[in-house]
Amino acid sequence: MAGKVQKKREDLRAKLIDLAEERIKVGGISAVRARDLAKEAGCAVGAIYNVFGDMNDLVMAVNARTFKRVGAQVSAAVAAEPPGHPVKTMIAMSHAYLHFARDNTPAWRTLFDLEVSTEESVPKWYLEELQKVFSLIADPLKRIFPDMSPEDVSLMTRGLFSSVHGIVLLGLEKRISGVPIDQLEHMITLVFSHLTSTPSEK
Amino acid sequence: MAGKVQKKREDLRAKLIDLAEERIKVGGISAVRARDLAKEAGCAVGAIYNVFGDMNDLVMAVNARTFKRVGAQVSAAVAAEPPGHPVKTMIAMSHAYLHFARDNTPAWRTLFDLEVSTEESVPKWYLEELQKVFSLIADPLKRIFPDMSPEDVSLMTRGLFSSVHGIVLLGLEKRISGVPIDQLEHMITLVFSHLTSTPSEK
DNA sequence: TGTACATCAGTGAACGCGCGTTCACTGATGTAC
DNA sequence: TGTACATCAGTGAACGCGCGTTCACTGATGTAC
Repeated sequence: MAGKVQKKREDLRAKLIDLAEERIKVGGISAVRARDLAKEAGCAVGAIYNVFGDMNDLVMAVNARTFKRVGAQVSAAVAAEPPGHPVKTMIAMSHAYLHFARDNTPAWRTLFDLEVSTEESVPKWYLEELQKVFSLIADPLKRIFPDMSPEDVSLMTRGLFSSVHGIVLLGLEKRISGVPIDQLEHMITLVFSHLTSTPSEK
Repeated sequence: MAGKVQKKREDLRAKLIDLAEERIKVGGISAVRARDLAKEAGCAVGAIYNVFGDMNDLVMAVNARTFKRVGAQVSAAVAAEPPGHPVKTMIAMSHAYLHFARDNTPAWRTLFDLEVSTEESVPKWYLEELQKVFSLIADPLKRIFPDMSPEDVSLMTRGLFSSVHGIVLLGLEKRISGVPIDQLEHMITLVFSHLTSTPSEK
């Protein structure tokens, strides 16, 4: 039947990802420990290595989920926004990102805790998901700056994403920004609302 | 004389900071190891704990230096810019920050690798130095937006700092931004020249 | 200047902790006939 | 259906590594008289 073994294998895999996700949601990457996970999953430590090459692979699997959740939340924000106000749309997206990060801080941080070491091996799903987010940004951007060259749109897309990321990142660490979290929304709005206006416009 | 002991103590302290700085410049925080450092300084591991409470204190001492270096480089960029073009000044500052991060990546990263755990105990020098950077930004900002309320200037100052930080941070990780480092300058220029233009200006 | 004593920096082996990963072994599942 | 054998998931004690921190001890420096 070639099924029972494979089934169990897949079950274990799914269970491990679930448990790891739960742990990451609460305590971030450092809360994922082979021994604890095995105990919780009711298997031996070694079994993990039958299903994942590496603890890192497991974390990556959770990150894939987290990444999709961010994307979904930001997409939803875009969908909820009436079209025709691209600046408002971008602000709404940024707020959605902020809210996700605020509500899922450890999981969100884990997204960026990955091995930077291995220069290669950026997984396919990662690039795809990132591309989705980028096109979500590029879309309203093109409407705001219809005459901008595609190269500049691409650069600015990434630049704006990074900007929002930076605001959220430092904003969530009191140590640095010193800004109460409820003012971060306003901060983003403030920074972005000046985007509307280009010297050539109006 | 009360001097020989104290002198040695200060010498050791200075030597340890120098050595740790050298290591951090090359390999970041993980390159600072008590044993290695002691060996290099020609003292015992325990001696480090006579001078610093903690390895963390030592890293903080290095960070104080790094922080001052960033501040100096950004200040220099401001000084080199002719007055009267506040947007250009801000772009120049951002570029200076980018260059510092690019040329001092491990040391710059270490600045943000600190214990976030201890909610308190943000050292005085840290806040002071950060304040300097902020006022460096707020200054041209006020000239661009003369009618902005002080609260909003303060928020936007921090927001813009965070934005630049985000662009630099993600920009230096190929994995995420996918932007060649030589285009980062242009990216910053692009983002800033639009973020800071207002309808009232020309 | 000299002697006795006190202090405290300096020493480094040892402690303690946390953890990922391996590997020789076992036992359940699948396959061949 | 039954038996013999093969495969490979599952096991978990043990390995290995890295490291910060401690602590009983020593010896140089400082102080008191």
